[in-house]
Amino acid sequence: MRISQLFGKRLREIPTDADTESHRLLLRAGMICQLSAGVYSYMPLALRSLRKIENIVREEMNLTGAQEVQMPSLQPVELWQKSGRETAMGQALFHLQDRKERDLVLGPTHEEVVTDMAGRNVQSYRDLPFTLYQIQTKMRDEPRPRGGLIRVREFTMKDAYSFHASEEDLDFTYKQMVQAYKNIYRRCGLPAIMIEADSGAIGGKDSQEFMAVTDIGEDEIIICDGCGMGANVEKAVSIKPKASCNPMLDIEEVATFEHKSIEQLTTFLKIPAMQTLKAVFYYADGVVVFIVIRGDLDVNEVKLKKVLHAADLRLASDEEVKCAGIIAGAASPVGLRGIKIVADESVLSGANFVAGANKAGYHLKNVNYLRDFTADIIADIAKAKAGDACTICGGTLRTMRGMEVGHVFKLGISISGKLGANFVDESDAPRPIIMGCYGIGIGRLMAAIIELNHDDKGIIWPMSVAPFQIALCPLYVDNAAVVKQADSLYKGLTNLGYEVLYDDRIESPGVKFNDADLLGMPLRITVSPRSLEKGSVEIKLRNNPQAEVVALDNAIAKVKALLAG
RNA sequence: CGGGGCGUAGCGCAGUUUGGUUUAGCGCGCAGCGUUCGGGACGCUGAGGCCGGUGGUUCAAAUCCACUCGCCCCGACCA
Repeated sequence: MRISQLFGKRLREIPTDADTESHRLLLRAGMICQLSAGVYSYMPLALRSLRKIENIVREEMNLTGAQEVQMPSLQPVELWQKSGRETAMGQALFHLQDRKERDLVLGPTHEEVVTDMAGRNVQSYRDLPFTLYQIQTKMRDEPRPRGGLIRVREFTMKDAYSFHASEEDLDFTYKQMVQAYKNIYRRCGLPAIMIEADSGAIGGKDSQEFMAVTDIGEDEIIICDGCGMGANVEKAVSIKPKASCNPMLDIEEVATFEHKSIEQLTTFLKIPAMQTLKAVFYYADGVVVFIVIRGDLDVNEVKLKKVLHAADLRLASDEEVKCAGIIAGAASPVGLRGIKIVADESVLSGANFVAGANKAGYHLKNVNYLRDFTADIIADIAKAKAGDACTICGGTLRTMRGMEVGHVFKLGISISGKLGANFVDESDAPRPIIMGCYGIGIGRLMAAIIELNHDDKGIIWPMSVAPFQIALCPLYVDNAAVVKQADSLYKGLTNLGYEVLYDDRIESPGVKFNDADLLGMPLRITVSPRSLEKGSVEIKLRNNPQAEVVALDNAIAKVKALLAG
């Protein structure tokens, strides 16, 4: 490809609207063009890279025995009503009507469609197992698109679905998929770690996410360096520091005046936060729920949602709290009636806590679980945080941020059961098909690759996913010898099957070098009068500042060697 | 949905507070000519804008007011 023919302008100035490095570089390299919030066109360079990523994904999927299909974006809303996910997806679903005023949605994912299709084509356990996948466009009306390709409303996703007669069989495929995912990230040059994850609204058992570790990631990851455990903070469990466990003392009311927050209270009473009980109020599916948790800990809403089996959960408003008869700032589970109380396990790990007195301006000292209050539910609903101990090895946990570049999980029968996708087993009994599902966002994966492979000059493409392998830079194209040699290299390398981006423009060396660095092809060949005088050209790797002078006769052999290694 | 910011030439911005001195500027990019050129060269000439939209106030609006549309960031949200 000659640069003079390449569609798309490179930008010298940094777009101010872009805050993440991958977004800035994608724009500056002329790879993407924004149409509206979270909606982008992929220009030639981007598409070349995306196709390479897709092909790696496709190869790895095919190796597991998965079969490629293509499913529609246009989906009848009834399917989503049947699975119960029309409400679960909420506003993220794009709705539309056809000319007969039939309600349709644009597919945000394909569990429903694939399950419907599987159900129509499976009768017996003898038809199982199989895995289907597609590389297809998803549409989600995200509340807030951001970061260029990192969170968008229309995107390409590889989604795979496996169908089984038994849990054991699902386990087998699940492991295969995990391995395929690891292969994919390795081949794409993206270091990604696998962590424990929450399976989200769909439910299901095992769930793992693949994360690219980067500060701009949207997720918080809890990591144990001791045993290698990693988990999304939504899911992570940990051992919290222990509060003192002295023998129980008699309960005692104490005036605390305007000291309401845990911070004010601990300063006023000169006690550590872990000696207090904090009350937090949530609004779960229309009712106010009273949460009790040790003062030094925070509520993990994902865990809480799961414990409550709530479809909708948010912090209660001041108004709702008041209506529920709670005295905010002095609220306490002690003596409370007529409201659901959920306590975190931490209320058991200590004694003689300070809690509210349900009386403005007062708190109670020496409050103890069981003796002084009980809860309707007691469970782990606390957020794990850096410094906590690992539940597996006891090591100290730390946190980092990550970008989700893949998600695998065991769906089980949550969709097939609702859609009536059944098979008959050996004993002729009908049972819902057991499913697994596995997704990778292709565009986001490319953004993650750029995010983790760049310098201040531009992108540094891993060889496997670079739009072109070689940047060919002739300097002084008014020099006939230079042009002749460059043309010959271009032809020679192209004939050998290499992808060459040929900078045939009449531009100064600085411009060409800077563009080559910005676009980030792994290998650069410079042809100039200076090196031709010595019968040689310069070959330089993008990730190595040192260029190598190579005799013309050896140039192609050298390129071969570098690209093979 | 809550909070913040922004919409002026293809891109990056100034001008808006205090309406008139602007025929709306600047830098980059773009077109033509010439000189250059091993890390984003220079000179000359030139093209390009209903100042996001609508309505109002005024003798006069990029500038003031109202409404509206869009974009970005934080949060909520997010298989």
